[in-house]
Amino acid sequence: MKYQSPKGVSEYFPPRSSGFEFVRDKLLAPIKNAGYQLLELPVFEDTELFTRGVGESTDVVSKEMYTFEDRGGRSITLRPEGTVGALRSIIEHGLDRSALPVKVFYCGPFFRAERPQAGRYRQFYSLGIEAVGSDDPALDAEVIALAYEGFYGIGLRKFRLDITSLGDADSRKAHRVDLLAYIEKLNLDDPTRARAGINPLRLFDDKRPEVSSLMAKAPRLLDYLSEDSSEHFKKVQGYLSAMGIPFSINPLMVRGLDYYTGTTFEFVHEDLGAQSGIGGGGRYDGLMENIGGQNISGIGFGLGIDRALLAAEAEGILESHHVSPLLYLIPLGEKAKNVALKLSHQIRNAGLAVEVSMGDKALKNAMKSADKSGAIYTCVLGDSELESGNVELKEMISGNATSVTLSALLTTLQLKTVKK
RNA sequence: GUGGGCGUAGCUCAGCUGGUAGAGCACUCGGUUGUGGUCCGAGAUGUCGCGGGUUCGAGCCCCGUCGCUCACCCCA
Repeated sequence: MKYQSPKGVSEYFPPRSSGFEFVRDKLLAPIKNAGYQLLELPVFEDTELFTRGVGESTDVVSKEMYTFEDRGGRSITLRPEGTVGALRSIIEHGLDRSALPVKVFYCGPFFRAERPQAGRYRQFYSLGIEAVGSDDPALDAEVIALAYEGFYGIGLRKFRLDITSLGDADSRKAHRVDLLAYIEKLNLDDPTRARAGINPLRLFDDKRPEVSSLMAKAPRLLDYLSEDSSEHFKKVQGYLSAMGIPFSINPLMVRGLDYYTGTTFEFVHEDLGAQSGIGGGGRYDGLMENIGGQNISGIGFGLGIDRALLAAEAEGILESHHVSPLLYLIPLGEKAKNVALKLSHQIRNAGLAVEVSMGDKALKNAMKSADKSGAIYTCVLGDSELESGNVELKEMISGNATSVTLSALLTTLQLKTVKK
């Protein structure tokens, strides 16, 4: 094989691509129903936007970005995440100058130069929302609910929701001092110590039992929340409970992006491998201002479409979502082909799905293709039909055929679809 | 970046202690005139990942290389 896809990219081809569409559309549905509007964004931005917005100290920025120089000598980076690009667009086009909160969603490919793994790709697909300009805890709860509704709408059941609060700047400052003092006394290897130096919270996320047991008694950020932060977090929990959304508070949860403050959350699926997070997000108090906007808070999430698809497959809830044609037309001969094409054109214009047999197959083989297409009805068009003006409309499941005049075919099909 | 596993037909894989390639599924066509799903038959498809070595002979052994994959790390 001469060419193959670049290492670690996810690509979707039939028949699985229909599952991808299904998952994406299901995730999107509640978001649209909640008044979020599309933000169609570039997949690359000035590198500085990410280094500044996401944070130099994060793994994402320090070693996972696809960065290159364009022909004008500008440093460009393929977006590793969606929030800062979305906020840049909101600021640049003044969307935050009208009624707040601004509520937008976006969807598409993201890029991280990581070692690929099950559920982790160098090009992956995410769907995100951002709600900017309100610090109402009800908004936190609504945003979380939208993700939950999306996953639930796909049919996923074996997932859980973890939430925590990172508090405000003062909360984190006080905690950091105590946490560093605690870590100082631990017997850790050098790389781990180095990670602690970059962000001590990371150690809470270490999967090695020897580390996690040491961290079990470490001071927890949740215990350091200011009164405001604590109050806010309690309200979020109350709203979630009111909606009947199950969640657990996970004080050990850590997110890899620097901009998160206050409420953060993560959806974890139990049937996936090491990469089990199917979505996550949180509030960001200083991010808008940090990248040149107003000093207003926002909250958002990113949902992994690739992973949601894997999860749906793992739960066995994904039937084929290929759109089968209503009618499969089989022309026999050149004259019939003209008529079939014309008919199919009219039928599609009427908004119905129709396929035409191609390649002058023997009728038997054309019927096999019709069967494979999953068509509900099949119709053979040969010389005798053209002459008489009558066709047999064959219902594939029962095998029964009814005679219809050629001119009434479209209206007959329309009637049949209305009945269902 | 660090480890483990694996590379044989489109897919899933078999291939005995080395004797120069197979199955199932899928696909195309056919089983007498223009009707699918079952059945039967026929056909096409591989530089056995690539390069080197050992050997009379390598899919099988050795070395290298590339790729895929899983995990660490990190996250969607």
